[in-house]
Amino acid sequence: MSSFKGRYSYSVDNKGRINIPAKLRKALSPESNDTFVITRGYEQCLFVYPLDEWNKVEQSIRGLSPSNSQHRFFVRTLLQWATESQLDGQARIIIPQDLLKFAGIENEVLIIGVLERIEVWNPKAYEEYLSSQPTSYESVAEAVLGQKE
Amino acid sequence: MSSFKGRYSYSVDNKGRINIPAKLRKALSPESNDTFVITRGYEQCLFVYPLDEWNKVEQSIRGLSPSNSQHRFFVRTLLQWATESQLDGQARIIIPQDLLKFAGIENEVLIIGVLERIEVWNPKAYEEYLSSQPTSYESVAEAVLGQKE
DNA sequence: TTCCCATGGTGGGTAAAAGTGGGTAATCAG
DNA sequence: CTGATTACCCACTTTTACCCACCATGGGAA
Repeated sequence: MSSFKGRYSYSVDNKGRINIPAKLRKALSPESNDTFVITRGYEQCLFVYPLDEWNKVEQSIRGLSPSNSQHRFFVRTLLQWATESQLDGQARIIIPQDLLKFAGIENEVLIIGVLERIEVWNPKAYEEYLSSQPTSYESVAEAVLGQKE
Repeated sequence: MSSFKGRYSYSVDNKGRINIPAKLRKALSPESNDTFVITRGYEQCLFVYPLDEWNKVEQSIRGLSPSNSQHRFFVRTLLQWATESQLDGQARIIIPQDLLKFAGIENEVLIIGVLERIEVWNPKAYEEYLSSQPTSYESVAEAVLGQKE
């Protein structure tokens, strides 16, 4: 089970390549074979799953009903964006242009480890996302780390 | 279960390294393998969890639903600050620059053992925190531990 | 008491790893 | 066949991890 964590600021070169931070690479299962599935995430970000975690996602999609129109819509949206990509010799993956465009990414990205997946954001969009949230860090932490006095 | 205690005054070198006090190291479980997870704490301090204690925190995060937007915010907020760090040969951990900046730490730190976690403070910020508390130690103790006779 | 040694804390140098950019040869489509 | 795209490789710079050396302190033995 993956356990990505941390926040990293990286650059995107003009070929659409981004580096996967070394600390996140260390959290990869060997069975993923340096392969990732990149797709559209929630909010304005991209989800990057190592192959083994993607397989779990696929598994849960298979459980959805093809006769339910909402389910069909969800599955189509998720899958039409999904791309496989393997690390190159310098530990980078290539993000297709249309996904970069979707996330509004240009030269700089924010990479966030979120347990089973990696998220890729336009740094500015992420700041806006954070500041648009009504709850504070402290109240979030209380719920998970335990009550504060 | 860890049981850190005590208050220690240590220095931070210009590489962002701080020593973990020997007395606290003796309270570590061997399964943590000298590895810690450092993250943002309450007030203006940092939390340092040994790996086994962090895993308990992570467990409660995994229970949250990824399709709930509030939960997604929780998980991102908590994990973006989290960094893993292992003791070097001199029993120090490295604190990333952005966490040092968050806690306002420069050359000196106050390290406090708080049972399952270790807290790292700017000494001045800690003094201010103490003096900003409106109630006295005794009256808090009454409320927390029960009435004095 | 005094010396010595073990342990703990601090600082810094260096080799290796990580991050970044670009070139070129293979591949594919028109 | 030709031009564009992709994949792979190479080179440079920066950062990190690891190692070594030194100083302070405290406890024990002579």
